[in-house]
Amino acid sequence: MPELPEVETVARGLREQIVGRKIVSVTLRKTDFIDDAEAVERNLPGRLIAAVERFGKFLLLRLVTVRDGSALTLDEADGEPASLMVHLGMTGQIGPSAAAVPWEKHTHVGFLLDDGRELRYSDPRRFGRMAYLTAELLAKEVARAGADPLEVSAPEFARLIRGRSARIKALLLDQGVLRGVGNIYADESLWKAKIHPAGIAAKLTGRESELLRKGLKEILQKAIVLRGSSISNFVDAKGVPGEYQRRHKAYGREGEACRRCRATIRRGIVAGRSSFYCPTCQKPPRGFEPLPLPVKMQRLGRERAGLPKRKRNRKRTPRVYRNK
DNA sequence: CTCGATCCCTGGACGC
DNA sequence: TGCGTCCAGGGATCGA
Repeated sequence: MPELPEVETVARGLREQIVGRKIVSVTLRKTDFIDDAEAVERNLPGRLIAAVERFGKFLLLRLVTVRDGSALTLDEADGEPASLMVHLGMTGQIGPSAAAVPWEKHTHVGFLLDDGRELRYSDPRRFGRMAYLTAELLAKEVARAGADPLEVSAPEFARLIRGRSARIKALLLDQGVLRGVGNIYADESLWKAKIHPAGIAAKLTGRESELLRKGLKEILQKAIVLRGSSISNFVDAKGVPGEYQRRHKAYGREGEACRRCRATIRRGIVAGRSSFYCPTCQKPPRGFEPLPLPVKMQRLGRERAGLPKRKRNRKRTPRVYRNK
């Protein structure tokens, strides 16, 4: 699922592939995830993609109007500076293809470029979002966005947390608090800082808050280097998956051993989301119960009381590390 | 302010 | 092999 590192990866790929290209025409299929599909259809043709930026989980294709063969800069643009905003949601993918290649099943938008390629947006689940944003609309989006987790200072981060009675993970996921963090990197940063996701934000010590801020930043930076995590169907603008999922310490590791202490990673629901944590490293708050470990994961449950010991009548099979 | 529930949506995993 | 059911989750929205 695309979070900050994945969106950054896509932005970098798009930047080198489509900046400087002009949009010739727009083709739409399903449009229920587009704020104002007519505005996209009407305003994009003829405009040049001057830059590709990332803002939180948003991709911003900055558009300028071309006159007399020379592109104007953003500030000088004829008419209002504008952007195409793309949010990949859970399953969105965007990248250029040869225009002659048939559309895939879930491709919903195509922007024909002036070099014969077509920039396509596909999204099976359509949890994504697309919008043509004038300067004014963009300003509104920016205004309600939280701090940049890569840039936020220690005092600023502490201020975001201070006095909040919500669970820390809910705050990390709140795009109005921090922009760009999703379920994976929330869990990973909390594991690194040894803070339980269900912990109350206001109860974090200054030291914990700072560990969390630094851990989050470091994890995001490393994930960007590895071009993000491909856990569902994430691929970059060239269709290449990321590598950071190999580095996950908590997310998706229910039933596996904690990389620090070998305790079994557990899963519970926090802020309505599956949350993975180490019950030893990340002390759960009073009353917090993890989901029962799925039966198939209860391997070697030797320390569980009251259960008969495993029969040992089968040949030992070599231990296999699954890499999922 | 914070919570949980509900909705959106489809593919993949799982159980039988 | 096939079919039905459940679940994944970012974000909006609504009621408690």
